[in-house]
Amino acid sequence: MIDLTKLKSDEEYRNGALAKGVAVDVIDELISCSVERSGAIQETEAKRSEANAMAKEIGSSSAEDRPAKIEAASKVKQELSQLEESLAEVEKRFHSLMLQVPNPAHSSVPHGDEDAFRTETEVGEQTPARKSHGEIGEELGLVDTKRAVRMSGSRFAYVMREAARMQFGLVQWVLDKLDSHGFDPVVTPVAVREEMMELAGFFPTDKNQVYKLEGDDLYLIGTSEVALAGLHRQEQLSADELPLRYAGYSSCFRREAGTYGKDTAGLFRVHQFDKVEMFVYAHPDNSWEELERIRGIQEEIVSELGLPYRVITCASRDLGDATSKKYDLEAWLPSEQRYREITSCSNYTDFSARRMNTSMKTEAGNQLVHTLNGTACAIGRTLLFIFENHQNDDGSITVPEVLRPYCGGIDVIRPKGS
RNA sequence: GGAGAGAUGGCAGAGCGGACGAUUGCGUCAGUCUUGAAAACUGUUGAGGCUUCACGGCCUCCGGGGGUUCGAAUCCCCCUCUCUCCGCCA
Repeated sequence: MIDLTKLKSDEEYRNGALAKGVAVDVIDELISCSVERSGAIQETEAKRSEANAMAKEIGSSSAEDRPAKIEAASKVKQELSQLEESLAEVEKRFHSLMLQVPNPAHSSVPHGDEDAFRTETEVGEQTPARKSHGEIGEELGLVDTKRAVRMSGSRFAYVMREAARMQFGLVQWVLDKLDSHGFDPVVTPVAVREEMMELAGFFPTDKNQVYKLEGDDLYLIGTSEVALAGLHRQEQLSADELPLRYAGYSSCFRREAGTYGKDTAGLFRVHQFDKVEMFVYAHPDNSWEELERIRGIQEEIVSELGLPYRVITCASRDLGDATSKKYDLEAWLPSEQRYREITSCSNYTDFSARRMNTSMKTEAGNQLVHTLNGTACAIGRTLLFIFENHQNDDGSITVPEVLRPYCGGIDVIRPKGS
């Protein structure tokens, strides 16, 4: 949810919202509706106060006075119900307008559609085209999608042998790295209630991307962000314990509706994958530094794995509702000769915290915290970038040095039996 | 999965239709006493919102949502969660 006070008074904030593509009319309507709402609340509460006072008086009046007083109170109560009804109508309108206004884009975000992104940095040499990770994965017996299809349908995979070792190696390595940056590891629930999905901002927009558990009113998370965002719901944190940094590990489930025919081979886009996610509850004064810090960690991870990459700042209309600014880190994918997203990080400022009601105590009263999130390592995707960028002429794959101690010392993955 | 019990302020725990936003104890904070501390005593102590220059006033909140009533922590319905016993299980 947006900050209404700021929307009314802060020009830059308002422009940031407009940059995301909301109509001016919606903002103006919201503001006028909010005025109407305050009036209706005051009117209703005054009437309620009257009704309360009358009811209280009845308790202490004599038996003969009661009937007349009860009748008078009934009348006031009726008036109250009418006011309540019209208030409910205004509230409803107000909330639907509130939902239509996204978190304003930060002033440093380039305006425009998806392709209006800004490249921040480009690191490493672009690896020449070779076998796709799908081919090489099947050849080396690391990934089996054919049998997975038979078992579960398309977009599922068996990750096997050295790749399975690397999966756990990556997780361990990343958790160690994040530990040194002050992140506490958390294994989150993967199934959550509908309410959580709404509060985390995934419903209703992404409802068709989410698996529902039949019979239990639970949904499988598409990212541990959902579970981490809810960790401090309705809590007042103290300013000096911030920032709280979490490294969430979970399996993630995505229906990938509407992506028919896209990235069908291999591990790039699958229904189920494991991911280590960074999630930070930050002091509002520091959240932008925190975003840079997260981006720095992401660059560190990708560099140490020896992957060529670039970082882009996403354009305003490419941002989700909650996001004020987002960096995508895109690694080089040799088989497609282009950069593809490997991680991303966002600052939600107070947008999500307002909905979750996560605040901190200060002398000036309660203040909402800022929340940020970023991928530390999406395992499947990271593996495939490693496969493609580190494949050798003889068809083998060199394991990045940093990972070797975490994978039982495997340095090169060779075809079975060679 | 079966059977039962419960959810009230930081915690414990009363209240079962009108003087209850809530007895009391512990804890908190302040004071008295003390060289200081402890003990004892006295007082203090929930949250959110609206309004006011301010003093203050008002509204909402007793797990969540609905209902009955002039009036609900208290009565009725639905939901969620917790605990105990049995079963099952990693």
